[in-house]
Amino acid sequence: MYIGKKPDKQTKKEIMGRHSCCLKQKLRKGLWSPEEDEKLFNYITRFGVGCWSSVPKLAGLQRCGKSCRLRWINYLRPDLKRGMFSQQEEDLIISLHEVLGNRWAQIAAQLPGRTDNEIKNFWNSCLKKKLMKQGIDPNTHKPLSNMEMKEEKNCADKASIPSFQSSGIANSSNSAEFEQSFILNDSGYYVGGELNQASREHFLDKPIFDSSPFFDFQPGIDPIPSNSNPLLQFNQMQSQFEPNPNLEFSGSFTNFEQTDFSENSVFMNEAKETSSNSSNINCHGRGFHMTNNDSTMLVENAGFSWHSENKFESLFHCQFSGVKCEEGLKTSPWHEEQMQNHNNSDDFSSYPLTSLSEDLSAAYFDVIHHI
DNA sequence: AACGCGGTCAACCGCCATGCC
DNA sequence: TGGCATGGCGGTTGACCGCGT
Repeated sequence: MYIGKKPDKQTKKEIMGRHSCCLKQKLRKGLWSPEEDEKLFNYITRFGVGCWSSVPKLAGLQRCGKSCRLRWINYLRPDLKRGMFSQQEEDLIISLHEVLGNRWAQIAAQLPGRTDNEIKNFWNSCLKKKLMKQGIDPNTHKPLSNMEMKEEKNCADKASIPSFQSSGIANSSNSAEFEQSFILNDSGYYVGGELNQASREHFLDKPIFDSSPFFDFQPGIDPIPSNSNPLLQFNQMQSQFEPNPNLEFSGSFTNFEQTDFSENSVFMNEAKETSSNSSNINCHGRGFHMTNNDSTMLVENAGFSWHSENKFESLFHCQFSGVKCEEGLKTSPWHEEQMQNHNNSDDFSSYPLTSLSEDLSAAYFDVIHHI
């Protein structure tokens, strides 16, 4: 049932806060009637979205353009998904909120068919309480009982955190000072952790990664269109590439620490977690740790970068400073060549970008042979 | 049946960024 | 360069609804 707000409840504040377009004439407020919806829907489907300020007049509505825009985006848009949030969506929202905070529009961009308003409401009315019940602070995503300690620690840490922007890559010697980690569950979603401010800003400024060009050529792969995070996508993609049957890329990254989302790059350093079950990729030391039943190797100082054009293949451009196995450093001919070409092994920027699907996969073969 | 209360969610408010003149 | 119009977004409000008493 559509009932408008009581007109006598308009306050001075309300009138002052209105856009100029709304002050020019007496405009309707409150809930939309089915007739209004029909008018707006017919107009937009016929003429498309253009200048919202002219929509009310052209569509024959006594509403301001803003109101029309909102009604279209939040309710009338044909691609909207209706109904309850799935468990997967719920997990994704929590994970994204952990990274993005209250940036509902950005979160909504990862959930096709969901609006920022819808997600915001869902968060405020449901997820927040759910997390609280689990003893997790919905703002920090950290255990409530440790909050005071964490806050104190954070204050101390802030003073000693170097700038990722200026250094280009995180300084692993300061790893203990960064209270940040990424935890990805088996679905590839973040389930915990926090970025520092510099990384967060870098990450948030990155354009949305469009996975569709890749999936167009990968029949049978679930595109998971909501997942636009490069790290998550790499986590998913690794399972698609199996350059060597002895080393399956089927594990998940876990518990990243000091993960740097610098300019078009993801560097993984100082990861804590190592769980060497069969066929796994984990973070370990400075880089990531790949294991299978027979062998273990550590790719040191691994970094992943992608181009601003958001092309999928560029996601797999990797940088290496060396490859280690449990017995010590072992390098493939390819790596030896790269390391000879680049004397300073700590200088990531000097290492060549290589496509995983081509040269890099060959490098993996070489590494595996050495192990 | 009436009332109170809490949850949900559509819609609005207010601010900011951007583009145009 | 400054002012204005507009779009976009996060925060907030308030109507509605269901449930318990």
